[in-house]
Amino acid sequence: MLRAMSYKLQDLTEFEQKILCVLRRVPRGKVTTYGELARAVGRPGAARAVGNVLHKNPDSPKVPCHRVVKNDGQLGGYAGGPKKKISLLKAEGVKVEDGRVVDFRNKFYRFK
DNA sequence: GGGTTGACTGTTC
DNA sequence: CGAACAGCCAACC
Repeated sequence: MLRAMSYKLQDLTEFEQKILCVLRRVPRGKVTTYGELARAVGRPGAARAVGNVLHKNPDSPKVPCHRVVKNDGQLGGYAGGPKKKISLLKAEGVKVEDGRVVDFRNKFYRFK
C-alpha cells in the first residue's frame, strides 16, 4: 500500500507530480487543456482537480501554468491574473483575443 | 473526519 | 447556444 503513498516525500501526490511532469513537456508557443492533462495522467474527467493543482502550485519556470487553457479555448484562470497569462502567451506567439486563444485548436498540444 | 469549493469537461435538455 | 448535472482530486473549514 506504500506504493502509492511514497509521494508524500515531496508534498505532492502522484496525481500532481504527473500533471506537472506532463505540463513541463509542453513546447513553447503551444497550449494544452486541463482535460488533456488529466487524461495524460490517467484520470480523464479530473480536469477540475488539475485546475486545482495548478492553482495552488507555485509558478515554477519548469511548470508553465500559463500554457494551460480550457478545452474550449478560453483562458481559464491564472494565479498571477488573467492579464499576466495573456502577456505570457502572447510573448510565446500565442494570440489571445477577448479572453480566448485565437486558433487555439492549431496551437493545442495533445499528448500521445 | 465529513461537507464545500474550485484555474474543468462532457452530456443532456 | 445557454443552463443544468454529474464526475473528478486536493485544499479548507
